[in-house]
Amino acid sequence: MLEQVENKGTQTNSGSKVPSTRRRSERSHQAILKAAAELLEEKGYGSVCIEAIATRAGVGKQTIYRWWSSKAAVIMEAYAAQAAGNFPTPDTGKVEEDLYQILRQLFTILTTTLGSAVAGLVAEAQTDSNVAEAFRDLFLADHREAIRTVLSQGITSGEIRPDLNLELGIDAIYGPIWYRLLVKHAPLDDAFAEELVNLVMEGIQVVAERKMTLNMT
Amino acid sequence: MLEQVENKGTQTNSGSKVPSTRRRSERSHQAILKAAAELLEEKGYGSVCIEAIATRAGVGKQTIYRWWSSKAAVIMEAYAAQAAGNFPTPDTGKVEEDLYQILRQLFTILTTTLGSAVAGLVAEAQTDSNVAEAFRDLFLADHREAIRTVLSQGITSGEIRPDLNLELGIDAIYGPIWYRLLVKHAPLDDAFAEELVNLVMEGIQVVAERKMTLNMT
Amino acid sequence: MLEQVENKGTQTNSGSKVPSTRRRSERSHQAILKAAAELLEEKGYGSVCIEAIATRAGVGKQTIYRWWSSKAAVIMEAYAAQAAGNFPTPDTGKVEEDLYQILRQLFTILTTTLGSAVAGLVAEAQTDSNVAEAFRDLFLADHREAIRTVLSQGITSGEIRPDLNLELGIDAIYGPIWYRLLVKHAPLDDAFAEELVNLVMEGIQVVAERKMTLNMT
Amino acid sequence: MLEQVENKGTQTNSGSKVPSTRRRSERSHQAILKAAAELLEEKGYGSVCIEAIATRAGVGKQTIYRWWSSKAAVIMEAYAAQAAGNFPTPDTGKVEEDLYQILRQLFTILTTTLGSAVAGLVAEAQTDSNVAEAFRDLFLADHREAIRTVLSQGITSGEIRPDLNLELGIDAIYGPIWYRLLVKHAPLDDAFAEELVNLVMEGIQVVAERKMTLNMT
DNA sequence: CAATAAACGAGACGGTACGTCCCGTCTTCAG
DNA sequence: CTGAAGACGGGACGTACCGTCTCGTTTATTG
Repeated sequence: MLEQVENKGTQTNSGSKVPSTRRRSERSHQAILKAAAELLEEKGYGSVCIEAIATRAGVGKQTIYRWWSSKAAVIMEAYAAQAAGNFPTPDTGKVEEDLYQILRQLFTILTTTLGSAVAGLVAEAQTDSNVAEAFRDLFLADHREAIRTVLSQGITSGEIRPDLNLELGIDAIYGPIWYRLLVKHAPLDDAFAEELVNLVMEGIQVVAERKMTLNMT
Repeated sequence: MLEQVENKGTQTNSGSKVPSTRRRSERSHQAILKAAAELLEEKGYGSVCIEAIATRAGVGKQTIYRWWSSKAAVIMEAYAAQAAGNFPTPDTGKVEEDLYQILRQLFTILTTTLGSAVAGLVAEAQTDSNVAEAFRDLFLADHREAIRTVLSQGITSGEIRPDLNLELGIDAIYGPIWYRLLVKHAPLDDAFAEELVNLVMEGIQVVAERKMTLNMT
Repeated sequence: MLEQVENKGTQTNSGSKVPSTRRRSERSHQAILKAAAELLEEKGYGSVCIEAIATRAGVGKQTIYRWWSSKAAVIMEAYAAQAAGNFPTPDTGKVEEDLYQILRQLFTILTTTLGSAVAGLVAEAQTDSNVAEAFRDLFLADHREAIRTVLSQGITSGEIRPDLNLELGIDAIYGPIWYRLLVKHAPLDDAFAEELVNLVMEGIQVVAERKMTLNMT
Repeated sequence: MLEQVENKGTQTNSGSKVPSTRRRSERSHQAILKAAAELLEEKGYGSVCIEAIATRAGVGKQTIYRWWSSKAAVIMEAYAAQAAGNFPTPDTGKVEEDLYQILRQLFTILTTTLGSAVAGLVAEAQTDSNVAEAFRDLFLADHREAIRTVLSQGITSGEIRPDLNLELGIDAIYGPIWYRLLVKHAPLDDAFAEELVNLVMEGIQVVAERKMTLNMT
């Protein structure tokens, strides 16, 4: 379903009057994804070009243009192939721990080549709104959903304020991560994961209520 | 000072063997910045190219390459010309209010053409580490410093936890903003500014002490 | 007979071990010729391509490649369909008149779309010797034969020099016509037909005998 | 002057308000012509492509497109470089001999690689009217002029009928030559040159006047 | 009269070349 | 002797067609 956003459509074709006679070459499909992934690794996102992917894959350029709308789309799919289903939502019973695990999981992939790929995709998304949309659907949606689940459970269990704007909460977690990924002013490491979760949980202010409680006694 | 980072240097020329008769044409300098700003407005960051800037400015390409290292550098300077000194650090006496004002100020500029320019610069920074560095120095440093000041004052005044990792605090504020700017999944509006400040101040968890207090009554 | 030259053969299939069930679709055959003729008319020879013919005819490309060796072959057959049997050899009893009629007949077809088609075929013949040969056999042979007949009769009747190299005589008539068709420096009109026949009949030199005769009187 | 037709103009630029600052690289110019001539020799007109010329010449494609409008234009200039000033008009005092010499001269170049180049150009001229015009101006004009001169002198000297349509006379000579060059049904050899000149001079009919003279006696 | 094998429409495939856009560098000439 | 003008070598773009190659789907004998 998300594929339709990045691809020109895998033509599921259900119920079509003209079943036509399509027959995508799975061989070429895979060769292209493989070539894209390799070049990404070797040259970095900015230096990958469609001509190189085609040459490396032993494929005509048109075969790429037929199935993907841009370099970004190819790379998104290549990435998806590697990252598919790798974001299980943890459920330790404690929100803080769940969030921490999600972040560690995420940092693991963002600190490999995929990090630079993802950064490149965000860059391209600034220019091409199709890429932007596909990126949101394909990369962000799952991650956001994971946190949404954790926070919802937290509300149910009484750990999290019931009036929390969930989307804002998600932004509060992911925002700093993407910020660091893209601006590179500080690393994505375990200490960051831990401190960030802690900050988002507890806030930065001195807790007034505690003082009040003491005063009331 | 920051200019040295983005430009190839304004050639202060101290100690040069041939001081000779060089002199930068201020006319061309301004024409280039103006052309860049106009094109940015008209076509968006991705569609601006150096050839177009040169043509529009009535300038040879070499004149641009002589003084700037890349399109990003030109646009950063054009932006700087518009945005210079526009980020006063408020001091209302209340951290929450100060942060809120900073964000509103920031959103005002990020929701104009400059927002897309800045997004474009971040995009380019993924490819060109000189741009990345210049961007951090020229755009982020001032903003971060503003919040750093506010939070420090808050610690002094007892509003903010004294053990707060300041840089993390800054990331917690700016991260979600850049995230929304670049990913565009949600707007940068006043409600967001307010809620974000509130969340960062108070955290997302239910305050246990308060519950205890109530239960005890 | 000539078809064998341009087509890959209509596969009369005599003596085949596996006669089996083949059958050329006359429907497709005609649709292709029709589409080719239409496109020729609309776009001109150079802009006709096999993909367009196939699409217009509602036919798979392979169906074209199965029966013809090239675009030129298709167009030659399409032309042949229109022009077949249209070159009767006149016999007025006077060589000059016969030649004139042949040329007028020829100009009639060469000044329509067919003229540009034929020019296109000659162009293609420069690249593809199969086309060249087919063209000679299919288009030129009949025309040349017509003139050959007329000139032979002329020799018999005493109008034409008996020592004339017939092939050269044919070239002398057709050469200027093809020259104008291909180079377009002057039109193929009636005046040209008349003058050309006259020139070829009488030559360009002053007839010495006549002068002598006059002088003698 | 003819150059303006094939080239995009060497920008003689006389009287222009903006004298600009152009400066064509003579090095590249020559390298391109040389590469084109070599490839023509090696592969034949139809197989020469602009990419190959550019590569062979060590030149960007744009440099070719900047100065020539098509492959044909490049090859015409390459040919012109070889053939320039090689068509002196003979003046033996006898029209027949002059024509014969012109033809032998022409056959000498048409039976080398240049013959196929010229055939290729005529082919391309069918598709591209700019090529057609340039070809007429650059290749045909000089040849036609040579014959025009010879025939005019012949009229003056009393060898040629004074009422001869000169352009038709020229077509009568060159037509059969181009016809053979393009259709290749017969060779361009000395015998052909001789017989053709003879035919055009004397015509193909039995000379009636002579008979009349005899009858009058 | 069912099977069977061809020809069919459709169109994906690996390729080649196209003509364009910009890059960053280099060269010329006018002021 | 700077700076506009813009040509240069180069790399990639996205498109158009080439001729070949499967795919199912007719369809007309022939066994």
